[in-house]
Amino acid sequence: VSPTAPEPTAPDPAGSRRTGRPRSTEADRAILDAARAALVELGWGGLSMADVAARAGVAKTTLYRRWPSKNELVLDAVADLLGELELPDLGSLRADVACVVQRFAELLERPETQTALMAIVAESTRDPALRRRIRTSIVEPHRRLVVLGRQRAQSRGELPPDAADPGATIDLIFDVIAGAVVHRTLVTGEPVDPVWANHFTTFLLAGLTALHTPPTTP
Amino acid sequence: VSPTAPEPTAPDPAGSRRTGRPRSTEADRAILDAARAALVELGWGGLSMADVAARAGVAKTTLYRRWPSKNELVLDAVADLLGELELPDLGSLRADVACVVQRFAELLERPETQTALMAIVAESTRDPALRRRIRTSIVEPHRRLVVLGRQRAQSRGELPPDAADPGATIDLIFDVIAGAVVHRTLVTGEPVDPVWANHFTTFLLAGLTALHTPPTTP
Amino acid sequence: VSPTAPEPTAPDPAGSRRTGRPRSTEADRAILDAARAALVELGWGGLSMADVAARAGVAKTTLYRRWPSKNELVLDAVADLLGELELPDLGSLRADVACVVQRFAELLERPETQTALMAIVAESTRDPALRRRIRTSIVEPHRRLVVLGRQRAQSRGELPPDAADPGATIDLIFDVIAGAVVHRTLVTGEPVDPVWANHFTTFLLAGLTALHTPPTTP
Amino acid sequence: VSPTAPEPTAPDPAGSRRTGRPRSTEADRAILDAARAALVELGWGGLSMADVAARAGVAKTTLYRRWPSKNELVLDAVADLLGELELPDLGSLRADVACVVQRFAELLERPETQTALMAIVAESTRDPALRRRIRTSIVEPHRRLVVLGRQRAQSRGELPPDAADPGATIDLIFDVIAGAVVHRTLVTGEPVDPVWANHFTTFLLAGLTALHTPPTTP
DNA sequence: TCCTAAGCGAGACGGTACGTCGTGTCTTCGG
DNA sequence: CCGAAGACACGACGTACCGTCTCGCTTAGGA
Repeated sequence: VSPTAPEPTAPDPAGSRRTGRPRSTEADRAILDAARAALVELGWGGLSMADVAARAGVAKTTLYRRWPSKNELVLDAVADLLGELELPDLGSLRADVACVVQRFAELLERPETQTALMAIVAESTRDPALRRRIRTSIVEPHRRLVVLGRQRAQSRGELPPDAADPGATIDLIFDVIAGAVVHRTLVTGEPVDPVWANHFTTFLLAGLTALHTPPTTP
Repeated sequence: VSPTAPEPTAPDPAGSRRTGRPRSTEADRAILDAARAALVELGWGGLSMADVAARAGVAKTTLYRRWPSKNELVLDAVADLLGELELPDLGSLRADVACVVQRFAELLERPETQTALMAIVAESTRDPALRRRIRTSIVEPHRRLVVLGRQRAQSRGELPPDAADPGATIDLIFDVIAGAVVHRTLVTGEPVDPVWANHFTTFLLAGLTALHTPPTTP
Repeated sequence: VSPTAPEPTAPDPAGSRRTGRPRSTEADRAILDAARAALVELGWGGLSMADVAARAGVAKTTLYRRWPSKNELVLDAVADLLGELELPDLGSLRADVACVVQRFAELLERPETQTALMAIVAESTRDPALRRRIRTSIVEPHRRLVVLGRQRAQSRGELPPDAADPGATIDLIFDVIAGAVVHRTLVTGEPVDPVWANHFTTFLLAGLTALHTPPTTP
Repeated sequence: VSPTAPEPTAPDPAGSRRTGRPRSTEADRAILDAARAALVELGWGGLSMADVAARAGVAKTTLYRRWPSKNELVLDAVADLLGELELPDLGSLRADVACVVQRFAELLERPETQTALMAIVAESTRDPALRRRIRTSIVEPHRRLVVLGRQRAQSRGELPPDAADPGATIDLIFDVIAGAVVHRTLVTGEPVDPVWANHFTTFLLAGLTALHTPPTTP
């Protein structure tokens, strides 16, 4: 997963292998860059190992020495495109929500991110291991932003303290935010313009409040 | 798009072709069925034209006479998997919303639908024509369900009459519903269980109401 | 074999079939012409039935209604290119020989004849029936010219009467004349210029005389 | 042309290629053997690359890495079938001539030689480059045998020293010997039996002598 | 005169081979 | 021992041609 430890699972088999020529770290960088470029140009299916090797100025052997297959390589190349979101404290829940929506939309409007995300999600429908890697390296960090935002809102008094099942509502909120932005960007195919973002923020805040309000009308 | 009109774009240029041996309609059916079966078993990438032809009891040439490439064939094979949603009138907005969420989730939990949808969406990030086909044959029919549901709610008095920009809010609602379900199913990788669905319905109703309520609180 | 009776073997199965639309005779002509043109342009292997049909302005069905296969069609198309030789009586054996050499060389220097002859001979190495057709429709007529020439020479007194085994020497003479010209034209790849033709005639006359002279030195 | 240098024209551009895995020489051998076997069994047209590859225990790609097309491969496979003639010194011109006729006839009566020779000659009527390859690798070696035979006869005193244009008469003699044997074998379709061979030898010797005798009869 | 069997154009069909491309493994060299 | 170069087995791709078939239309001859 991590680009600095490309060996499939264990970065160093049993502490050994200290002799011989060490692997070039420039090569890692060049290969991942080449893979990202090829992914954007050609898509997951059109990307070929020989092409990536040629772009990186490297032999095909070198690729296979570091990653066991094309899918693993592309996944590594893609992983760090999607972990960049941060959430500044803007002082109010509404501002925080609007900000995260906008940041996420900006991320998804870059073509390499679109291709990368859709490609690995598509591939993951047939590969449970890949799905797990997506959960840990992409979904989980973003989910944490939602947790953080709610804590801030609670400490400001904008939201009541945690309900009975905090995990479940976190999941839901995350699915709504990420899902709506992804759907608009990739399926509907329309940009996340200010009007839509504003409506969406309103929508979210209402839903958020409703979720934290115990159903008073039984 | 439609399985009965496999010609790439125009099903038959108005007036048809009257000469020559007509194409076998059984073959169309058999090929599309075979393609769907192969898609579920092997995934988009593992599906091979020769295999589809063999399953359909048909020559490979017959496939290429009807579809210009593997992608086009699979797209047609897949298209009618996704247009099946209907929206019964259950008497209340909440019930209608819960129903559509559940139906959509059931659709997306079938493995062939997952593979198919993600694969074509992934491909569409690099192919504007494909994206247009997705919009017209998949997105638009689903979007109409949202329009219908809102009309029903308005005639019941559960929602106020249309706001100033009905299209924009329809788009938003649709993005939220479809996006959240897709995200939960395919990215988060968790099932749409009753708890989540219930929370989501609550969330949606609150948001919906907020969208239809002019911002009275400055 | 005959272009006017294209039915495989029997031109009319048991005298019957007098009803229905008669076959177009123009089509025969057009098809054979098209086949010859295609043969010269593309060679035996490169020639395709669909192409011949298109050149002749005719449907592929029409070809297969008249000839059972590509090879049969091409053979018919080629057959009448090679039966054109005649042998005028020039008054002396030497003149007659020189004339037949020159005529044969002219025939073989036309590209369509080259392609046609070599193609059917090549094909005949794997098809005994084709070899028989070559013998009767191509070899035999030419061989008769040799018989005729010898008779004339004998009646002029230039050669003694038939030896014990006339057929054997006729075969030999024919093989030498045709073989040498064919070899020079197609294998050596040089033209039959007057110098070569003159030497060849001298050579032939000497051999001819020797063959008709009983071996005096036992 | 040579089976040990299958690269289309230049076997290795002077200085070679020193990097990468070297080509398997066993594969060369196995492929050419397989091609020859397939040629005899199936003929030029019936031979398929996939079949040759399977017989040789090799992937189809390996064939195409070495030869650009089926024709080139078969040509190489065939070339060394035809360069096997040698001419022992039997002590007299007549014996030498009889020997070369018999040897050549034996060569041409093997089915693989027939198929191979006719096929490449047929192909060469449409391919000047192929014709040149035939000249240098097949025709020229055989022609040299005629030169050698004449030199021996001259040194024995059976023939006078070279006439004015030795090349021209060599060409002629070669065309007659090779042409007659080829014609009898492939076109006439009769075997080169002892009677024919004996007559042919007599014929050749007479012609040979006449060619070397200046025309004393004005 | 009309009926009817055959010819005809058009083109789909089942096959088979083609030649290309991509993957992941291997084998050789030089650093 | 690493890295480059590239050969290799495998298998899918999309194309071309063969020879067959199935349409609907045309065209004569025999009734």
